[in-house]
Amino acid sequence: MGRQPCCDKVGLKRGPWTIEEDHKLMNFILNNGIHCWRMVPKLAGLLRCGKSCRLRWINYLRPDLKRGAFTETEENQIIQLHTCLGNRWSKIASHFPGRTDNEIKNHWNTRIKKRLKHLGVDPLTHKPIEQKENIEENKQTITREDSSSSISQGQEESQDSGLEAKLQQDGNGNKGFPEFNDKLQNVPELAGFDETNDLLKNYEMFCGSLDLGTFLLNQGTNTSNTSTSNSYSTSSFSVEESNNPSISIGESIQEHSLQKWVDSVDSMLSWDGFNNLEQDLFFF
DNA sequence: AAGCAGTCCAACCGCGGTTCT
DNA sequence: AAGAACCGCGGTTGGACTGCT
Repeated sequence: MGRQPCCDKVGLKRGPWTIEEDHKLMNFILNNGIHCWRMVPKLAGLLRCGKSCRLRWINYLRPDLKRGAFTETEENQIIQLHTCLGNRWSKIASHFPGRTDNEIKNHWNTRIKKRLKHLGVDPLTHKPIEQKENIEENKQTITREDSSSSISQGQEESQDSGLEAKLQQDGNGNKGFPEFNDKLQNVPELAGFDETNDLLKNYEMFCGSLDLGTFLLNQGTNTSNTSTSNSYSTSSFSVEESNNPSISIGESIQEHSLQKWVDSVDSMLSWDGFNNLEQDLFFF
């Protein structure tokens, strides 16, 4: 009854992958494609569980991965997408060919979050922190006053809803962010940077009367116009393929030019470990 | 030079939905 | 139909690295 277990965890290796392990996994997937992650480590001769192999392939070995630092444009797009998608990293990553959800998640947690906080923006709600705090303070003040005065419950609700409306109004149309704008100008290491302006623009857009659907459509259009994504769209590996393990990647490679991919691999600077391997060893 | 704190990121863990027997 | 594994996702962790004191 039921399926076979994915792996017996006894005797399985954990921790960082060695170049040899990477080599084995890559060779196997390039030659056979991905049909069942459970079988991959066994057939590839690896002492890893299928889950670990999948993660390694998706986050590091996949040939269509885009390496290097995030560009300003990408960073801004992440912020924009996070505004409407929240922490759904895989959804966000699907908008960035060659980027993994893990990579974007890490970048968000280590860089973008800090930048937003520095700018006085709550990374969770994408609302100005100070104003949010002020509203909370106002609410508390009202509550305190309520307890000592004879304001009816209905009045209280109307006041609360008024505050929320104010918050909403402040959130919409960035005109309600004077402190936020001032803060932007007063951050020494950020003032004058284009990225600051971009961030501000983003928040103006999202806090303003932005038609999200139109925006995302435009983003898609813009993205497809960039040289980067063009290179990916013409690559032998499409995003759809890489995100869909049910499609045989090996077949995809065989159908397209393997040499094309090899060429693209050469340009991946971070593959330092592999660069030390002989080419013929790599693709024996 | 040593110790410490902060940063970054690869890898692991656990959960929920899906698929299979 | 039920139970168990598979798969993908998001959260978290651990260790390498860097900069400061």
